[in-house]
Amino acid sequence: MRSRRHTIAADLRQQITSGRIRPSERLPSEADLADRYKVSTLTLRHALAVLQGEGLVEKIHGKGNFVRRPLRKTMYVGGWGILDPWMAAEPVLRVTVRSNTVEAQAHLATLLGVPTGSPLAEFTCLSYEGESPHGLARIYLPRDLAPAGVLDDNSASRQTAARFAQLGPTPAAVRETVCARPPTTVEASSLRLATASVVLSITRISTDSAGRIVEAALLTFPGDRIDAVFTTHTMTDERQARA
Amino acid sequence: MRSRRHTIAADLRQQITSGRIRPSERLPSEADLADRYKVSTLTLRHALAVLQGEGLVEKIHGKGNFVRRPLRKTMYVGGWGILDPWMAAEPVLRVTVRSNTVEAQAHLATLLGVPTGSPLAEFTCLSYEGESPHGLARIYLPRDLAPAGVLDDNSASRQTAARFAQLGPTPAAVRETVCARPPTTVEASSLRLATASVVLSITRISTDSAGRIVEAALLTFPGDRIDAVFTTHTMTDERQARA
DNA sequence: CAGTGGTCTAGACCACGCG
DNA sequence: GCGTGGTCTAGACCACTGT
Repeated sequence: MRSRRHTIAADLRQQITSGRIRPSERLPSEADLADRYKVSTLTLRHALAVLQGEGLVEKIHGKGNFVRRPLRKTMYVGGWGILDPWMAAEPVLRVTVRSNTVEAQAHLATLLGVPTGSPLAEFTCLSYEGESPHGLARIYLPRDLAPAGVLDDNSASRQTAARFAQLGPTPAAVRETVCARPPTTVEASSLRLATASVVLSITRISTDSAGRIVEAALLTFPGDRIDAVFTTHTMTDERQARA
Repeated sequence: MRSRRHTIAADLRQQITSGRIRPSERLPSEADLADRYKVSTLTLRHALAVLQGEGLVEKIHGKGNFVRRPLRKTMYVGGWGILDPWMAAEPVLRVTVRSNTVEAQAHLATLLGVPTGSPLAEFTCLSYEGESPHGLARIYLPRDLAPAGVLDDNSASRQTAARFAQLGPTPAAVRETVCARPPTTVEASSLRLATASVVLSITRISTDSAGRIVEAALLTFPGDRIDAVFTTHTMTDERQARA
């Protein structure tokens, strides 16, 4: 016999996948569900944690548990940083951008190759697909390279940020480091993920033709919502085919 | 004030990273620790769960909590498929290769662009770092493209396979799709991972100058053991890997 | 304010590993 | 059998979200 959390999770999962409870719909409160299944609230919370780990349920503190939209894997295209939901046919991504100035701590200073304490322009971008958080980007530029307009929340920079594209000068080279890991607590709460879930993390370093680092971007996506694609052409004379 | 689980986790983390508790050493029992920190066992377990998520602690039912060996992150360099442990200074990877012929099922047939049922040469490579499995590769080639020598277990092909490099003809283009997810049951047992852990999965498709697909490789690595790096030079619209 | 999820307690009982 | 971690309970109190 499986544990109660799993039998409860299985029952709820069935109700979700069969469409008895619809996407973005709220589940009954944890107290109600615990009562219905005749378990303690803690056990019920564990059952929900299972579904959360599967990406079926999203918890929002103070509001409730919600059924996530069925998966729509989007594509991150390497070297461009363009987030491309279904070939951009549907501009469903809404983005919030917060900008401010921070001092470079050890990690960021190393990434950007600047002295610790240097002033950096920081852009925190959170994209939503409908109501669900879809991606988190933290973009850092040396303060003096940040274009003036970008520091205001004008629509142009929002458009740019919406694609998590370069904010600084056009770079000559981009180096992307990809890793798979659980989310940090900040990422988990921003993206409404369980701490035991999986994220795809991309650290993108852009350099100009002189080799100076002009931008560092820390991109985080729920693992079940993204594929990252990188294309390499070993012949130099060939034009890249994107499709 | 942070939650107790986090303050406890921070304290234990400090003891581990400072070396006060050494790798592979057992922590005091959860009951003892709960007693020492004056919290309930559940809270203490939550604290350990934090460290578990960070890869610092490993739980073994009936035995205890153990400090994990510090990570040795290796590098996967995109576009070449070279697995590069510490710049190849230390050839610590041991590899087993199994080759046979299979018929293309739906998924593989789509990947390789061949009819379902086509004969494929399959290479299953499992690399070890010491005793620990380090990576799993399943490489598929159209049967007629597999070089004769590769089908035997000679040392040359083993060297090649050890780096999970191309086995077929040198390709003109490589397309790598990266995703983060929990391991399949096969992967979990091959790599000795928990089913709740994280793997980085790379699907590598190589095409020749005529656009024909000459190889498909399914690469899987434990998420906490690998970083994948991709470099793009925008001037030539081309991606290249630099050492 | 009421309703929701988040953390925590003190204790019970179960399942695993090993002598 | 004994010590370990794993699951569960019933209830308390805190923190966030809306009215």
